[in-house]
Amino acid sequence: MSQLQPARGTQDLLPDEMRRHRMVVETARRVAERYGFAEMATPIFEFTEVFARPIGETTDIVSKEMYTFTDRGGEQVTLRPEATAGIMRAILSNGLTQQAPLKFFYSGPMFRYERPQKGRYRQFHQIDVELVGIAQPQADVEVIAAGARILDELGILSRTELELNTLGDAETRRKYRALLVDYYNQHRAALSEDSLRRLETNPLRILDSKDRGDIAVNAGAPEFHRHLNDASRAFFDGVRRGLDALGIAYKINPRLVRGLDYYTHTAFEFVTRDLGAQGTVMGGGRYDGLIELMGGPAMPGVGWAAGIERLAMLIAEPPRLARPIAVLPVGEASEAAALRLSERLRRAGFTVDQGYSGNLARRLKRANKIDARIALLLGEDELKREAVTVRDLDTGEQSEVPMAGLEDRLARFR
RNA sequence: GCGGGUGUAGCUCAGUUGGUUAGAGCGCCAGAUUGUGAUUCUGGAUGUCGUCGGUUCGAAUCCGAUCACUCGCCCCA
Repeated sequence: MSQLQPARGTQDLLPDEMRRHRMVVETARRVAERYGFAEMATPIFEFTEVFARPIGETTDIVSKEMYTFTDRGGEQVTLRPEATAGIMRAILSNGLTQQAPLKFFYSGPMFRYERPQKGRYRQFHQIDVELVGIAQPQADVEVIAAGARILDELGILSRTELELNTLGDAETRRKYRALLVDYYNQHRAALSEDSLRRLETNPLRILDSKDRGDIAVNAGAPEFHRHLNDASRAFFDGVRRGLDALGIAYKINPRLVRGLDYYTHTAFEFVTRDLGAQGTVMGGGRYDGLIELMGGPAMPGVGWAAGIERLAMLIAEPPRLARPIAVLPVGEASEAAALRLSERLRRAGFTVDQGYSGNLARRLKRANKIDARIALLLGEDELKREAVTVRDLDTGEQSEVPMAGLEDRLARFR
């Protein structure tokens, strides 16, 4: 039995669920292209180094969540846990750094080895947008605006809230981090076990702790916005002015800290209360040092990723696909003619399903089940008269229509 | 990785203090109707009670382990 189950944290996407995924991806692709993001794709696995260094050795993703293995050639490879690092590698591999700005849209599966929950899987799917080569806050604004537009066209923008923060430039972040470490070291006794660990790995994370003791300690912690240097403050103001100008509502969340090491300046998340513990539906920010860290030129970038499963859980039932026409041969003599008729209609752009077997009642029943709009009955009588019987499956009305010019008579069912 | 909850038919679920042939609704199949579905009526099949082991004369029911799902923590999309 266990062998017949999908591996933990993976799932089959049966047609109903797949339709929801498709609606998410197709909406995102359409909107992203309106903003000038071109779709691209990278391999599903890369050399482990591509992810390990930029994401950060101490992050959970690298230290315990990567699907890493040695292939038959002895290479260390990893199933990608996120999209950005692979896209940056592709930019460098293909010498695209000369062509900035680069604007990419991406969608596909990601892999993280962690305990599954609602909205969290070991194989999950993301849509992703990256804008590389623009150092100005307008890039951040455009990226966030594209995200908001996608959520809006999916009909769920009103169920989310945009949280915004800045991590400052590298200098600001380094100095603030040192201040925080000093402060927390003076209050070690009051910190939770998790936060003592965070103090070593990612002290900014302590600010977002849900532990009561930590919350009390955080009340007295140095506040980040007081330690922003002028350049970082000016940048953040620019992002806010841009969002204000577009009428995009946001809430400043000083405790919003992105997990991956490469983020600078802008950090943001669209969050919802409707998904339990996995409230983040779309998250991203600016990563000005990333490409240099990977061995390329100094080149700024900003982007986001959104979880398709999480978005799919929020959207309303997607519209049904085109209702098919059922072509039903009556008796063996008309089977070949029915096949030809189906092909002819498909060539003309109709969605057509054939009745496969059984008597007419059985085939009509099946036509009903696949939600066919009309059935075309083709028996010896019709063959003789070079016509088909068109039966409306919603109303039960039927009439005989000549084969010649049938496409025009059926136009409204295309 | 840590803690809580739940596993009975394809689906949603009932199943008494441990008791003999484990049930309902929906869905599925067949017939009423061999050229007319969706409605109606009649009949039918659902199953390793998640799995393995233990206690017992007897286990869906009690105990243990394990697997899966689920909720929370960690972290993230």
